Amino acid sequence: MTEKAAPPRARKRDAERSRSAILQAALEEFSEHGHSGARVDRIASRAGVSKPLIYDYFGDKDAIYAAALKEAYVQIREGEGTLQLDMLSPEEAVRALVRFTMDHFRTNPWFISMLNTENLRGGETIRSIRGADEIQSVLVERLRTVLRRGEEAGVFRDGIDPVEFYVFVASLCYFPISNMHTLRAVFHCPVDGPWLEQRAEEAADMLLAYLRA
Amino acid sequence: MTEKAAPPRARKRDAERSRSAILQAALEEFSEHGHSGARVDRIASRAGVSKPLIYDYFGDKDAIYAAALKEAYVQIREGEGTLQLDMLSPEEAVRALVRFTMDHFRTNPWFISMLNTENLRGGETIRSIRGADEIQSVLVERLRTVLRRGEEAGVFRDGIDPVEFYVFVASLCYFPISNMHTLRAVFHCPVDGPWLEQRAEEAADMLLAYLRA
Amino acid sequence: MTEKAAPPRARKRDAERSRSAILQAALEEFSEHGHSGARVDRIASRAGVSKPLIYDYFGDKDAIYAAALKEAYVQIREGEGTLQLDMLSPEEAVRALVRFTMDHFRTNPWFISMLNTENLRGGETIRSIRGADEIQSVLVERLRTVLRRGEEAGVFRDGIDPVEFYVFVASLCYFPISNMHTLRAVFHCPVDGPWLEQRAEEAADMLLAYLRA
Amino acid sequence: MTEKAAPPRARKRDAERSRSAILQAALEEFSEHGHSGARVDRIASRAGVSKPLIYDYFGDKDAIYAAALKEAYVQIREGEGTLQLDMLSPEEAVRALVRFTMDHFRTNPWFISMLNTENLRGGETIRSIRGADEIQSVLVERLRTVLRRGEEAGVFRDGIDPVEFYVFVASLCYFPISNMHTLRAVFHCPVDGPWLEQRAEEAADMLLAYLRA
DNA sequence: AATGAATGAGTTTTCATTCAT
DNA sequence: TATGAATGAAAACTCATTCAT
Repeated sequence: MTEKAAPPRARKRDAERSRSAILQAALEEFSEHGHSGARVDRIASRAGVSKPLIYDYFGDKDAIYAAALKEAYVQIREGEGTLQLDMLSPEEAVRALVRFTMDHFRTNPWFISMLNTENLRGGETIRSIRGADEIQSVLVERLRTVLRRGEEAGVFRDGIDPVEFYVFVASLCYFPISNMHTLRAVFHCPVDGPWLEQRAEEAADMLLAYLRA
Repeated sequence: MTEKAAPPRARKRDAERSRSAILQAALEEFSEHGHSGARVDRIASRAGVSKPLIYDYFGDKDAIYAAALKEAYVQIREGEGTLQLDMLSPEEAVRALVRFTMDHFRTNPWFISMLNTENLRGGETIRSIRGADEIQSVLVERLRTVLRRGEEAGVFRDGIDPVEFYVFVASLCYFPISNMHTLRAVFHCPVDGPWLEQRAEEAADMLLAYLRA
Repeated sequence: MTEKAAPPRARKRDAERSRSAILQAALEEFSEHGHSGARVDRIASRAGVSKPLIYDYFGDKDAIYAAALKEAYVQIREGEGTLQLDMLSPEEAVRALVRFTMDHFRTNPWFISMLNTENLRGGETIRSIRGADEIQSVLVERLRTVLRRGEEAGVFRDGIDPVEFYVFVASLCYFPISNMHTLRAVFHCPVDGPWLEQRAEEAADMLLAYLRA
Repeated sequence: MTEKAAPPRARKRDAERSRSAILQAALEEFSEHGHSGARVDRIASRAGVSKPLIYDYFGDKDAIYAAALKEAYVQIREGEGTLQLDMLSPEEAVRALVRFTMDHFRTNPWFISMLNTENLRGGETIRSIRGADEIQSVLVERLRTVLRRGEEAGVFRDGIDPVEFYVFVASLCYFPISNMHTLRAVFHCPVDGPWLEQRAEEAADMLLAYLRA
């Protein structure tokens, strides 16, 4: 391998590295400050690149935002791939799903912040992303299987729509994390890891009671 | 209903009127655009006053925001006063609470937007509002009574904490409204009045199943 | 004296009191903040009156400034009336004049600040004050007498112009007070009462050496 | 005199040039209008740059002011380097110093205006400039030498502090220039080049009479 | 004689975006 | 591929001044 052969690839690699550094920086910046509060300067310095490079790669602030929003979904969906429900009983699978979701939301705070930001903006951007529905949670599909298995085993009632059930799961895991600051200030909720784990167990109890035949 | 005894107020040069017009305008502006996206100019023209008047009354943009956030809580708490749960059975009372909460959130969209905005900002402002915990929902107290009545009647199990139960109620009502835009785009949820009402019924079913002894 | 009889006079007195309170407040404000730095709001609150009253009495900010500048001269000239030089020997009279001037400047800091402010503005206002030259220091006249007495007594040389000599006196007393802050910071001069008194004695020595035949 | 070795600089996109253009423009603006009266807009157009560039380089208006104040000292001190006193007799050296100081103040009007402005502000800024005492006049050191030479030659008395003597010199040169507008209006002093030169000669006479053994 | 309420016209400051290399 | 230098447009905030009573 001569020294000459490397540069083109290194160049390529650098470009890709810059691009993903920007994306990650944008994700952090937008999730910490919202759409209007985010600063292109800060994205640049977080990413360790110059501002013009960002404009070169993405176009304008809205385009960076759109890319960061999509990235938030990509990252969270990637994480979901790790959850295995097949070997668990339907009831244990539901409980595992709830635990996983709560933990996943808590350890990936960008996701919740980005969703909050986007909904605050009226969904303007997600609506304009082609194929937004393809980033639907894989969990919904797995959940569909779990529900059918439970139904077939006679432990869950039938007629439960997996999307709507997933909305329940998400609701119960999203809100206490998304609203942690106001819950702390107004209700003195001790929002932290253990408290959220406890919430997850209770939520699972509730969801299972609801599913029970 | 008697007329207020006060003399017919002039429309102009009425400090009280100006102040509350600004507050309402600020509430709308901040909830539509978030903290950084809000424009003092727009608050002024929405309120029908000049910008300097706003600065005179409130100080700076952050102070306007703080006042608007508090106002959001005040308004939502005022609305809660109308819900009567005493004459209903414990089970019906829980169902009524859920229906009311969903409807209340839906018809007072400023509240959810302001909470989202504030949580996105890390709760910086709510933390600095003295007596923030005094704006706790009156619903929690009413719920406490309902839970005790149900427990005494043997229909609810004991040991349910009213705050934590209220967090479940709020979670289930908040999320589908707060996240309506992403739910529509990603899961094709038909988020509208009827769908939300249906969600409320299902949520009530679930909560009751959880409470059942 | 009936109660009815009083009001007109009280009114009159109040108006005058208001006017002079405003003038004094303006003098303080302009001398502390300069022409552009002065705030009409602060003049109003210092004077304990409302802003419209100030505009009623004086017209606009420049007019207030002009009145304050004139007032500065009036006040300093009033103080000068107390200095008696007739009973002193010519040499003692010169020394007394220097001591008095230094002390007078130090204890009437508004005067120096107003002069500084006005000169910074290019003298725009003093030039437009009719009869500005009538507020010339009475000290110049008294000094003229002292110089003549000294000359006649053979202790001072002749041909000393009282105005130009007064400029020397003023220079030596003005500068260390006017520039006290930069002298402290740059030359570490311990500018305070005793130091200034010492400067006055040295200045008097110097001026007398210059006058000596 | 050789040409500077540097390559011909471009007129645009030269940070060093922009920075110093801003500094010079700020010096002019602040000395003509004082701290509050100065306008960042005008500094920008005087310097031929845009406003944001100024904020980029300096931070805020106060920081520009501080930089301009320091620049005023730097420029005046640079000018002082040209005065040679070593080859003159002690008496001629004192006279030369006075002539030079008067002329230097007159031909560098920014300096006096900046000092006046800063003292009007209570020295707030000079106090916060680190190492403000390092911009002490080099003249004080040269004067120290002159005084010692005079003393050794038996023509000056001993015990004269160079700083305090320099304060006399500065006083006598500063005041008639700093206060030229009020002196003209109130005392009809014909303040101009020749008059000031005459004042310098008289001041030198006085200072020498004071120094004489 | 007096003032609380209100504002037009600035002024400072910020920020997304582009230029020139 | 990359960036230091620069800016137009707009945002927050201020202040002398006037209105209406």
